[in-house]
This record gives sequence, structure tokens and C-alpha cells, in this order.
Amino acid sequence: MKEIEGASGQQPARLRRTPSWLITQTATLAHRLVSAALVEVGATRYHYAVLAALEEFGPISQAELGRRCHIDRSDVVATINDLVHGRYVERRQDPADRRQNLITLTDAGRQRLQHIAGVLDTVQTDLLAPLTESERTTLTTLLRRILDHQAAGTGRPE
Amino acid sequence: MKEIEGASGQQPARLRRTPSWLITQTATLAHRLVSAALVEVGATRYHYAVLAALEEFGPISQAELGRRCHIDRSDVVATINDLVHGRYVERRQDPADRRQNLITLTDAGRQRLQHIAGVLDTVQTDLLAPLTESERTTLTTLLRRILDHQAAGTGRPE
DNA sequence: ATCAGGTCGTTGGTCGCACCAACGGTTCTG
DNA sequence: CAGAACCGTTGGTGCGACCAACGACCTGAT
Repeated sequence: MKEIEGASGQQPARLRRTPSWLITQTATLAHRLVSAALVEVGATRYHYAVLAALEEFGPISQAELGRRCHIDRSDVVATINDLVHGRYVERRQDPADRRQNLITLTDAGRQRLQHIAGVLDTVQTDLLAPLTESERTTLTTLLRRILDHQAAGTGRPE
Repeated sequence: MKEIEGASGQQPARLRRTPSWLITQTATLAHRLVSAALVEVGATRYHYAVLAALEEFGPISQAELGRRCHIDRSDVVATINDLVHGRYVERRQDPADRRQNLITLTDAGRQRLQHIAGVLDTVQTDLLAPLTESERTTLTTLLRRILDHQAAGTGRPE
């Protein structure tokens, strides 16, 4: 038998009061759920980000993809390799600027994105279960504020 | 010169609407800031967590430390090794149960914790700069709710 | 008293993510 | 035309989170 003793497993209060700790902790949790879900469909976070960017912005270069999704150029290469291999995107040299590759989303890619988005949506509702609808938007807003602030003002100019 | 062009670097809206994405994104940001700060004092997240737990709960076994801080047993080993090497904790076998090591915080360790906490505090205020005081507590509360819910109800019983 | 099953510390890996340095090819700019 | 800047690519680093397996040890049921 297991006997769930509630007395033992308590976290240090100091950690519970440290926002950055809570953020990374929550991220770890989200990470676990998202990863587990993505692994099942053979995808990765980078796949999702890149597909989403391509859907929204159309054919675009790898460097631009990296900038928009905050992914390192070198990691974009591997991601595109994967996606090309799965026929989700096409990579071809931009005739107008032979330094660049133009990445194009295929129909299969669009489907793929839809699929992954669905998977993530499921995880989302699971993760945010304890929050009301308005709380979720509040959380989203606060996080966005932090990110935008850091992107614009302090820190790197995105 | 750098010329901060604001027109190019926009993120896909799909990502901006995906909470789990925002969370991991924010975590990455927090991670970057925290790491940079911790590296300067030669510490790591695990160090902080372990020290905080020892301060709050007194002498305790490595397994228990792992449980309280959500750190894998094997990673606790390395962390304690580091801390022992820096004279911040002492590791000795529990005479009552020779399977366990009892980890004790030293005075230097207490100081160390204080120091690290100060560093993290600085990062915190930087990270949460765009939020008002009440917004910060809101954020903290929401994150806590998510974590507690997952720890208690769904998922693992902590 | 014994023995199976559980716990603990430890070793030795794996994997994803974020990042950096450097290279050749290309384009832009002075 | 020369140098600066940019692109894709290769190769490598480091942290954080995990997992499997081992010997030593404790405990409970028989």
C-alpha cells in the first residue's frame, strides 16, 4: 500500500516566495506535460514554433525564423532538417538573395501544425485546470508584459 | 552601430496566445537572468534550493532533500558534493539509519544562502519591473495554484 | 531467524534546450 | 573593389531534468 502521507513532502517556504523560482518550477511542470505530449506525436517545441511562424508570415528565411521564434540559427537548421524530412516544409534557395533559404509551408505542414496545436491545447487545459477563465487571461497578460518589457526596454532589443 | 529596427522581430501570434509557450518563454528569460547572476557567485539553482530546505527543515537526508525540492536523487548527490566542498554543509551518516546521510547546514552555509538570496532578489526586481506590487502577488498566487493543484490532485502526489 | 521488498546513496549514462565560435559563400556599402 | 555585414552550416559546450542499476541497509511478514 502507498499511504499518501501529507506531512513529509513540503517545499521550503523560501522557494514558494521566490517568483523566479515559481516560474521555472511551473515551466518545468509545463515542460514535462508538453514534452510528454509532443513526444507521442514525434514533435518538438521548435517544430511548433517554426510551423506557427511559417503559417503566419508565409515563406521566410531561416535567419528570420530564428529571430521571430527566439531560436538560434544553428538550431533552426536542425529543426528545418526535421521538417523537410517529414515533408512539412520545403527549403530552397532564394533566387533574389542566394545567401538565404526560403522555407515554405506545405499542406501537410499546415495539417501538422493543426495537429500539434490540438495536442498542446489539451495539455493547456490540463495545466490551467485550477484557474478560472479570467485568471488565465490575467496570467497570460502578466507573462506577456514581462516578456515584452524585457524585449523592448531593458535587455536585448529582440 | 546596431540600429534597433522594430519592424522585423515580431513573434507569431499563435505563440503569443499559447500560455504554456509563454510560461516556458518567460522561464527561459528568468533562467537567463538567474543563471547569469548565479554564475558570478559560483552557485547554481540546486544549491539555492538545497540550502533553503536545510535552513528551514534542519538536518535532513539527501532523499528527503530531493523530494522537497523536486530534485532527482542523483542530482542531489552532485549538489551536496559541491556544497560540502565549499564547507557550506556537512554530510555524515545517520547512526539511527545507516542508509541515510544527514546533511547539516554550517554557519558558512547560512551566510551563503543569505548571499545567494540577495542576488536572486536583485534579479527578481529586474524581471518583475513592469509589474506593480499587487500584480506580482497575483502572478505568484496563480503560479502557486497551478503547482499545488498538479502536486496534490492530478499528477503525482508530491 | 530469515528473507523478500523497500529505501538510500552513488555511478553513469540519456535527452532536450539554449547558446557560442568559426567557416565559406553571398550581398551590401564605402 | 575592398571590407563589413549577413546567411546557412558544422561542431561543440553546459545546464537541467531524468532514468536504470548497483550494493548497502532497514523493515515486516512469515
